[in-house]
Amino acid sequence: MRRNISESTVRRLSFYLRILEKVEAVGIDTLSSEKLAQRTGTTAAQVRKDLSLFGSFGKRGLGYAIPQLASELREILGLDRTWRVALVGGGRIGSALFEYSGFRKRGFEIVAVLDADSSKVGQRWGKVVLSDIADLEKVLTAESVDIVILTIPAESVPDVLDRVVAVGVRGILNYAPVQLRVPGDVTVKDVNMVLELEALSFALSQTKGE
Amino acid sequence: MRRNISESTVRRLSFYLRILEKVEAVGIDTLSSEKLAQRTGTTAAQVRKDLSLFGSFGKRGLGYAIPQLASELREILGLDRTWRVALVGGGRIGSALFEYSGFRKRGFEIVAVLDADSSKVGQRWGKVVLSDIADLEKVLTAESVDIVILTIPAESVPDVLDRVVAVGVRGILNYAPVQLRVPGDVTVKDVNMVLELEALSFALSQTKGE
DNA sequence: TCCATTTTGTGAACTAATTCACAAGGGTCT
DNA sequence: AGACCCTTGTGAATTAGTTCACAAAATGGA
Repeated sequence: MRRNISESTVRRLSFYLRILEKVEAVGIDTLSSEKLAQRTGTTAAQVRKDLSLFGSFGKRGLGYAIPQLASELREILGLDRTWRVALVGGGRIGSALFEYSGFRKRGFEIVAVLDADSSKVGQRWGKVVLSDIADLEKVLTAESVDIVILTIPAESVPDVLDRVVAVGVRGILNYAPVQLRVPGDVTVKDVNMVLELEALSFALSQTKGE
Repeated sequence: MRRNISESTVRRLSFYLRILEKVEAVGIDTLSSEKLAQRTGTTAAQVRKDLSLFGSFGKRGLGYAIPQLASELREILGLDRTWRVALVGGGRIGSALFEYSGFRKRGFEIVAVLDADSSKVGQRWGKVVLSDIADLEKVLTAESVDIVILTIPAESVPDVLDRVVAVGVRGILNYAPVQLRVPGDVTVKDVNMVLELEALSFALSQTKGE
């Protein structure tokens, strides 16, 4: 049933869930596709289409029961569990991500931080002690890591990536500005902080010219 | 000529430019769409289609002249100039972004940092002195800011956003997890650090179940 | 010069994603 | 119960994006 779900659909499901949780807190218990669409910047038809890919969660004439739909979405998105995350790279980006509370709130728990700089190894970050990247295999296995966030320099990526994949990690969030080559059963999401600014730059240049 | 350029196309143009600059450094002076496609994870036809939206930059039988194409792409993307950027919000994310060198390399110069916390106002970050967010209009105008990066808490967004737009800024990079409502001539790009992890979570949950 | 080879630029074909539009179900009021 | 709203779920139509496929350059070698 769940084939060919587009990235855009998944992104919107996340938005829906976020709004549902916000609205639930206010005490409303039902929401129409129209309302949900308004709050997430899409159309009612799109909301219904997205949800219909996974089942029939609404009541005609009424809308969607908020707690139920939220729970369905959490299950669909795999957010009904805790994901064990390792941060590989303890530099500026790494430490900002570590301190960012939004991950934990959604069930992504950073259980290990690794760095190549031996002067950093042994530092305590909250509950986590920084490990040497040389011990990557040991740490990822011992901590049962599901997802790795790569915030290392581009030149270290190929070696580290191979080792991460070899140890069985199948989800990678990549902050390094390189094209990652991985086996088919490994999922990579790239985050590129400059890319969005470049898209802005493009948009601003376009409108200015006309 | 430049109507209806999709977001995917713009993203790929950025990739192309990145590869061209990397390859240029090595001393190669020409590149085929096939090679460019391999290095950016797309197809040769896609590369040619993307470029053809803006003109004919290649030579049949030969490929694309690297410095020329790079220069064209910089112009298309608006990267043939410096963009003056203000960081609104000097918390963890804000300071990580400030210290990230990738922005400056691409011509995005952070010329102001604003924060609501009066104990932070007056701090020196490199060449920049933190301003009070109360002086937002004054600072953005004085510094001729083109683009604002919002790294403030969700609840402060509506007020700050209105003021940013009112002062004439037309490009906004938003790190706050809220849907921004802006006039049509203002471009907003949302960056959501949790979203990508959620997409990973979805992908991992899917494959695991089958 | 002519032939073989390479690679672009681009209509046409195809595939994916979004929007339309409406029957069917569910609720409420009288 | 019947009339009247609402709102879902979903095929069909539309729009957007990608891939195919090939004529039209451009080069190099005989």
